[in-house]
Amino acid sequence: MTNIRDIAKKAGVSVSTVSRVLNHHPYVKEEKRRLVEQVIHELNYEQNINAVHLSKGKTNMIAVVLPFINHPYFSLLLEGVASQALEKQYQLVICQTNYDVQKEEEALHMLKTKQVDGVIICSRASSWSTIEHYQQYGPIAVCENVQNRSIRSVYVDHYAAFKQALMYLKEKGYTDIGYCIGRMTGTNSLQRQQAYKEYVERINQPYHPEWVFQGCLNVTDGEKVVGKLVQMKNRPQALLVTNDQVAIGIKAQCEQAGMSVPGDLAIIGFDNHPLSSYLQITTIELPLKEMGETLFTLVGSKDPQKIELPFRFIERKSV
Amino acid sequence: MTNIRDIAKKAGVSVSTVSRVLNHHPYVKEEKRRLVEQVIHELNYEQNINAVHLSKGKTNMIAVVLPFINHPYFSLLLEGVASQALEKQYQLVICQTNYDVQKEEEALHMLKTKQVDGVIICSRASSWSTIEHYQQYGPIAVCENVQNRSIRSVYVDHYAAFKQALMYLKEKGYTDIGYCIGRMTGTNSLQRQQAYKEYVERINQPYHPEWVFQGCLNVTDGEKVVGKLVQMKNRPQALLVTNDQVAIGIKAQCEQAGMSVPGDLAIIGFDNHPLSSYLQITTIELPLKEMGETLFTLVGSKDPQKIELPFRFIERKSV
DNA sequence: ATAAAGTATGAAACGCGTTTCAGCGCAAGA
DNA sequence: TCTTGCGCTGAAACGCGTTTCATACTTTAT
Repeated sequence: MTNIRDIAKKAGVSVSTVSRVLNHHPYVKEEKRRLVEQVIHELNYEQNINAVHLSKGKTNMIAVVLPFINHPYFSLLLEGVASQALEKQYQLVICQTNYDVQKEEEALHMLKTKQVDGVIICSRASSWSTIEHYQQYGPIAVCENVQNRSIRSVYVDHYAAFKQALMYLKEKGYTDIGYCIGRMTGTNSLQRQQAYKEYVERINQPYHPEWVFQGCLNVTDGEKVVGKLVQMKNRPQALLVTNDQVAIGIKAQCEQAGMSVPGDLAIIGFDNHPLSSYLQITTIELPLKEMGETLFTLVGSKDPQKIELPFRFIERKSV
Repeated sequence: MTNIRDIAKKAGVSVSTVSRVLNHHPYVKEEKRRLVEQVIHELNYEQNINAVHLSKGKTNMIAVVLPFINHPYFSLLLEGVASQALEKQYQLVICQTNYDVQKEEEALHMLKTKQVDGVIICSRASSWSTIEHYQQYGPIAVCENVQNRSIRSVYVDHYAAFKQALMYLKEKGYTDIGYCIGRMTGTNSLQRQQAYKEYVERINQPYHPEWVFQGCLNVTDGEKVVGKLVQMKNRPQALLVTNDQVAIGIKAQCEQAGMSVPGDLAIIGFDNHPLSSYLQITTIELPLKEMGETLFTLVGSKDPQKIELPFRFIERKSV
């Protein structure tokens, strides 16, 4: 492999000059610049990017940690991040964690070893203290409300969104409402849970733990929900559903089971996935792509800002 | 930042010994090993991975180039790649190209600059000669039938799959068949096209160019297809559809337009996305996850193997 | 007891680009 | 005419871990 010193020698200049040409520094005579460029071309030279990274102490790479790749929520988020990365000439290293704390830590660790300049966490299992600890090695941005913590973040007010959906259902005459959620931990889930609990209290209803369906992430999880529903004597009349995938699963399975939506079960999804529009599912749109873009911007910003983005209620025909 | 020399000094050994400890080489006395490990711990030392990369001449990173991230086909493929990468301790750098030849070349370029040890191309726009040229810098694997070219590849016989679907439709009594496709170039698309042309010839039908719908990738593209269909005087009775997303879009839009599936239009999708099962769409399953896994294995293998994986016809109720 | 083989360890070279610092030449301002 | 100061260059140091080679000390085999 030919290196910068070979170029310097052949062009009869110093390595500094070659480096300047490579980095488009001023203060190189046009004549020498041309000469160096020609030699570079002749020898088919290319910088060893690892040496550049070592030298500069940065890599123009950002790690993106997410639990799963093959999920519309995360892939749209990722697409948002990627679009900004592309524009700003950054590379993305993806770290699928399956919510494994150790995997997440490995990703954060890349900051310490200088493999990446920053980390974007789309959804996390690890503790705040872990994340705060790693911040000394580089910027970290998350996708949830961090409250008063000094961590870069973009988020949607899931509490307000859930509340609005619950009020909407109530106005439509539904009182027996349940909900589906991905996992019980996680800031966003807890916010939703909080809104739900307050709702139940407010209408003086007993809390039905069996109306809360955990582990709902994909279409297939929607099926399971309907499976449980049909076995219940006392069913909810409406469900707030984790995301549109699960909502679609529920709707499709209801049809199979001879239940009508919204007649026998009203549902409200989240995300506003294109499919929800086709299947006429009422949903709450989250600006996922924009969130991804903002995440990237944040991780590149100097101070740890917090940005809230708005959700949007979209009325269709599943309620 | 503390480096390996600081450790060596404080532990009273040479850098070589520290390096040996770091890399779990044999030939380090247990006593010194412990000592070094302790100093490493005390000084909170961590290798600068960029120096390691420079030194070793490899990075344990693989670039994955794909046109879009936010598409089930590619995200499942990517998930397959990621699962293997995780297992083999490799990192993935994703490069979204939007089928821009220049973006693809930038990704390949990372091989030359030693940023990655290999490149996986999920779908390409650039020419074979470009790819073959970059092979001198490292292994490249693609996801299509490369015929007699010496390039690592995993693929499904799209010609056979299309042919089988066409025969199935014919047996079911459909003769007026059209198809949807993502783009007209690309090996897989060309194979499908080939199968279709042969079919049309075989049944002595005229070729209806308006029955071929290009640019179909997402649910929304399915809508457009139905939009065009309803305007036609002479419509096809059945469509082979790029993938299940488009098929779902078509099915949903047909319902809106008062057309029944399969009554007014039979459809066969591809991929076997979980949703197609719920919506009872007949489809041809492609082993996407396995393809992703195989891609990863291939890019790590010594010689440029070619592996064909089987598709699977799944009969449901859209025909 | 002695050669052969294995275990341990350090010095130095290597991978390679960036950046700082010193210095020279020439032009503009005093 | 003398001083600044900008334009341009190169030597050398720097970022940092890995690996080769030489060396010295132990064991094991003969």
